[in-house]
Amino acid sequence: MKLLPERTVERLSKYRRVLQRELDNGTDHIYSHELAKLLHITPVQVRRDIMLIGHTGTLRKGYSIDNLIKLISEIIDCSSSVQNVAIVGIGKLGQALLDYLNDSNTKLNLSAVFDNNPDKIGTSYSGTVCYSIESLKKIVEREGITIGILTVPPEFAKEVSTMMKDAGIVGIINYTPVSLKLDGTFLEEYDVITTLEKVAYFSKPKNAKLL
Amino acid sequence: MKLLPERTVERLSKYRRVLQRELDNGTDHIYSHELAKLLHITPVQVRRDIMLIGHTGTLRKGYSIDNLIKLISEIIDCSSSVQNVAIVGIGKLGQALLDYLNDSNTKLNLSAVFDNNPDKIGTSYSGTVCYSIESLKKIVEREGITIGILTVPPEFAKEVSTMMKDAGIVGIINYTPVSLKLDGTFLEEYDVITTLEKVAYFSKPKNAKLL
DNA sequence: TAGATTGTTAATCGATTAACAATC
DNA sequence: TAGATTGTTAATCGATTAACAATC
Repeated sequence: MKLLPERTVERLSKYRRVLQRELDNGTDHIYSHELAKLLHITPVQVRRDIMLIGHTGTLRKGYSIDNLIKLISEIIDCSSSVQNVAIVGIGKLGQALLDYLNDSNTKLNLSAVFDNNPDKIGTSYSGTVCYSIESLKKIVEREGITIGILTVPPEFAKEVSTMMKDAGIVGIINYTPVSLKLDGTFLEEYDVITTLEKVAYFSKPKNAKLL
Repeated sequence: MKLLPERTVERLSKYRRVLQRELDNGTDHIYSHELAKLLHITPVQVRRDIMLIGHTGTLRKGYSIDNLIKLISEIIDCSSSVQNVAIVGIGKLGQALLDYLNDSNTKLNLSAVFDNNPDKIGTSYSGTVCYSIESLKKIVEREGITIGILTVPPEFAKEVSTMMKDAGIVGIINYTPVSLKLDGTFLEEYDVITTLEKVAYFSKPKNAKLL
């Protein structure tokens, strides 16, 4: 299949989550406007996304929830080969994200957490054992980890991200405020303070971009 | 000034942070390509952003760091009237974000945190006292809080976000996986699992959108 | 002057939305 | 049939990038 637009992939993730909830409620089909309403987007956008992944619905019943979930899962996490995730830096943010992962029904598998604090190494966080950052390469290779969540203090961000890449990780989410650049790696950056300051700007009455 | 593009505002926040660091190092002027390099973006983008906020540099020395920081601060957080922030739901994520705020040099002021757990109410988190969610409206009005960070469990997201709006909060960052819709409020949603699943998709070899 | 830089418009790219044909 | 729905192309919107004039 052709590469999907980034925004479409993001919505697919959300479609799957709410569809799973509907399925659990016993619903088996859904119309584009119903799915749209659950996510506060437009029905056209839903239909276009579904078109892009090659699924088709019926005029009478809409989309088959079960089929749609299966297809999205095939696209996002490729049921055949499970993708393993590591959290690197298990401070407060790392632990918070860990809980998010455990509470979600994502198909991605959290395999390991890493830290350089001796008190943390060897202990278990919500069922996942913490390794030393020195053993990153060894564990990443052994567990087949491909995705890393970077939540170390900013001063270590650059060094540790390079280690992650060298260990074979191909996708990194960088939660530190340090801007990174890693060739050959899909890098997603999220900046907490920048998000807050953006909201501050658009919340000011004179910038009323109210939604 | 005309309303700035969202992405420009985000970059302004990052410009300010790295410029402050340069200023602390004793640098007083900076060229667009230097600033660009610090954030791994292009010099054109830097110049265009700076043009949009009406600052001008000189051909010989580039931009005055001090002036640029002052101007960005004026735009983002309006030095005249400080904006107050509240964190609503002080679980692990709320506490992690609180630390990010305290470690940053943002001009935004964290005034209060809220939770409904009796054990938490009245205790202090990194120097900020926790109030009951029932007293949200009272405290928001008293402290002049305009921005709220929503980090409650998903089942409370909708109800609490409505309370925040009714209390007078005009900008909300929603970290719960529940999609919200609030008229008359600037709402920014961040979905941890969606971000991870997006990275999973683009990290797969066949989707090599490697950057 | 030559080279490096800023400032700005026009072109391009990516994503959303409008419009509408086809179908049950 | 009439009304509701899906599927899809074209138009629009927002953001980035290319191109280049002006300046020191």
